[in-house]
Amino acid sequence: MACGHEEEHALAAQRAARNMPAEEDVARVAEIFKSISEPSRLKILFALRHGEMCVYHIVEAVGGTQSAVSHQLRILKAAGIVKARRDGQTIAYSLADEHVVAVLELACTHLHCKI
Amino acid sequence: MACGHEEEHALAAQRAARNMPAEEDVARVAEIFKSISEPSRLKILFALRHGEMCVYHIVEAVGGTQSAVSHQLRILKAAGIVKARRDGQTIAYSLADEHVVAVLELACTHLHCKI
DNA sequence: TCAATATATGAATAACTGTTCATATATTAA
DNA sequence: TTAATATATGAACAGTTATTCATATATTGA
Repeated sequence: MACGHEEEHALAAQRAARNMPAEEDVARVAEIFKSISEPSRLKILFALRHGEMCVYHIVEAVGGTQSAVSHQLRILKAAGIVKARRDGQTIAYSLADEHVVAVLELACTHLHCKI
Repeated sequence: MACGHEEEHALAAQRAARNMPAEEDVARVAEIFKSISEPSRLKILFALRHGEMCVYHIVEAVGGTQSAVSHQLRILKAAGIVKARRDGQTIAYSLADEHVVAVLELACTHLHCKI
């Protein structure tokens, strides 16, 4: 049970338990990351870095079927990662805010890969 | 097919397609986010913000069984999110680098929630 | 109103994933 | 070496999810 570092580790564990976010907040953060953790959805985000696009053009940029892309866009929109704007017959999608790009770039920095 | 914004959107789509990262790189980034997109694993990360801890204390801080926590630690370690260091009979886990906390905080900024 | 275009969506299936249970490995103390 | 403690792991099951297919909704132009 004890690990020999009672003094340091036990204190950290107590602080951690005391400061653990509520289940609900953890779930919200998890949803954010889950929404950007699928290759098909990540590609959509990489594409939207280059500007607002309608679904047809997103499909052109990332590949796959219109239906699959539409399903993924719904998930990204529900998570607040992208926003949609009707523009006549089409719907233009774009990244919700600058944090999205920042998170992507931070992950790539972590990986030591340039995207 | 055309969406009325051929000029702007088509250009963005072309740039997006041309600059789309390789499948392999997309998969690596996806793995990073997937590893931190599960509530049980997120709790471990929130806990480790307070310092290095052995498995027993992580279990104490986040709840659940030792087996489940161990499985999750393996996933986090494989993704390069946490690192492990044997210390006698126990194994001390800690966050891999400062980027981990930065990504978490950025996500929370996005959510307008303080953790 | 009708036809055409753009996007969304429900259902079904296949693949994936988290947890549990039982057990294995590794380290330390006796 | 043996017992005790700490951690890891394989298998199985349950729950989740991405994609496909077919179809529905919404907008525009004639």
